Amino acid sequence: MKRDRIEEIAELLDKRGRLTLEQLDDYFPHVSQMTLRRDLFQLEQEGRIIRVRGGAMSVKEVQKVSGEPYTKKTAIQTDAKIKIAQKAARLIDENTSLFIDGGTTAMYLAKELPDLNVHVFTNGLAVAIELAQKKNIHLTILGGQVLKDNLSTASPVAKAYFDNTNFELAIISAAAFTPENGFSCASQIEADLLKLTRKKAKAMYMMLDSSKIGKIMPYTFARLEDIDVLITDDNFPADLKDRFTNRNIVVM
Amino acid sequence: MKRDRIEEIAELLDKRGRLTLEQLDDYFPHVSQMTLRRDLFQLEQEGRIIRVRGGAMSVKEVQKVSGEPYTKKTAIQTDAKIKIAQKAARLIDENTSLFIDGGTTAMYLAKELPDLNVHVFTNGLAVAIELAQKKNIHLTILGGQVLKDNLSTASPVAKAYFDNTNFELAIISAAAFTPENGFSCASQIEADLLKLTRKKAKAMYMMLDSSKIGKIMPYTFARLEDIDVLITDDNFPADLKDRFTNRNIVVM
DNA sequence: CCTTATGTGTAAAATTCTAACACGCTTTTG
DNA sequence: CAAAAGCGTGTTAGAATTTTACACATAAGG
Repeated sequence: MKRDRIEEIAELLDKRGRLTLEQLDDYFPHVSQMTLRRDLFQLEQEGRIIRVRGGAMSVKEVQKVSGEPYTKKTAIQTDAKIKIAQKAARLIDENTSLFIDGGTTAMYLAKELPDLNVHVFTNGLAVAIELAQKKNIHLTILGGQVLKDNLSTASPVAKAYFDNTNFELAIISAAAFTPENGFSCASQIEADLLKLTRKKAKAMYMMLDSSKIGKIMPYTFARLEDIDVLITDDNFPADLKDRFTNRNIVVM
Repeated sequence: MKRDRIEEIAELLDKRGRLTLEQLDDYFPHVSQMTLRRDLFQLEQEGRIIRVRGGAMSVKEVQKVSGEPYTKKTAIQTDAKIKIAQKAARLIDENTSLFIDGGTTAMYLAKELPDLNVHVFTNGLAVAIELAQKKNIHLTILGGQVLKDNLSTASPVAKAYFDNTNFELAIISAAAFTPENGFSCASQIEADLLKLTRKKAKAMYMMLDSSKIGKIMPYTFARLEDIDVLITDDNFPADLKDRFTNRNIVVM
């Protein structure tokens, strides 16, 4: 009973990296904060988490020097991204083949993805590390120069990989979106890759948290009508939503 | 002034692991707690420490607490591998281009490698993650299917990358070695990659801890005489050492 | 049936953290 | 050169979190 809850908390923390007590309380509404505190204390004793003011963070998360500095990660729009990732994860069926990009949202998707028998292609180091933990997932990473700021790879040669591979679905995210300029990102080479992805994939799902709306980055890689499903958060403007649904694009 | 103090705090924390604000105040009696708080906040932003109630702890300390992703493999011969990695790291000059493989020893090499202006190619996810932390290192990862057991990539297409790239030096490790069967590893595709590497590189350094000696794995990728430098530990048999030095191979 | 141990909840007390403003000093600007 | 702006710092009150202490319920054991 108690142990179950503690383990569940530990799992949750491993997934999320860091949670506040309030967030924990939302997950476990039937016990008091004090109990959760005691659980956290125990987990700290076991060396599995670190209690920080306001809540706790997973030791594993810290040990993974990787990903990004957890500070950044926890900073912006984390909750929205996790929710989007959860929605996206539910859309993935067994025995499919899909592409996932290398962004932050994609990393959350990788965390949320159940350990199904699917084949995943990605250009994200952080995504790859997450997925490599899951036994049933076949994983292929695209090679190329590693961009330090977002731990994704980019290479003109990536095309060579795509020649021999097929995937039904591409789930990607964009750094910016406006109806006029479409989906854009910061790097030319990444934009090229994503364009290519668009061609190869039968369907394209876009993960876009609402903070990206109205921003413009240098390189557009897809227009509004190029995508099949838009996965976003609750703050997505209703008028914009119509512009997608009018073109038979599912917004969720 | 401010920066100096912050760096001093960071060092102190790396040494002590964890300090309370009061302890910090003892070290820096001439500034107020508020200033120290602000310093800690800054260090947290930089991802170097974690603020906990009462004070802060060093990220490095947390990372030490227990093993990395693959504790099991890392467990065996760790010390020897680290020493070998340290030796290898000292052999790397600035402004060179080199290949590092994806093995466990290579991961330690990645950790030990100073942050020089070098260009590194690797097929190891773990190696890539380590190196991505270092600002001055240009990093390229080879794509391909990710082998879950050792987090390295392998792909027939990797060749395509090599066509456009050059490196002077390859530093690799082997899973097994006998004088008769040479250096071998467990995967065909990895062996192919390493053979290719041998051709591209002007020089080849082999990291081999002595526990690998006498073992044979399915796929040989290099013979005794194919390497230029052998980096090993103190338990390396003297008679075997002669067989290398007789062929002008440096053993260290 | 009583005793003990364990898990939990509640609320007050203690501690720590944050926010806000003020001050002195340096740098920039007109 | 003086005014303005920026930076680093100190002080304080107030906010938030954590700890402590005690109460209660339940289950196990004698």
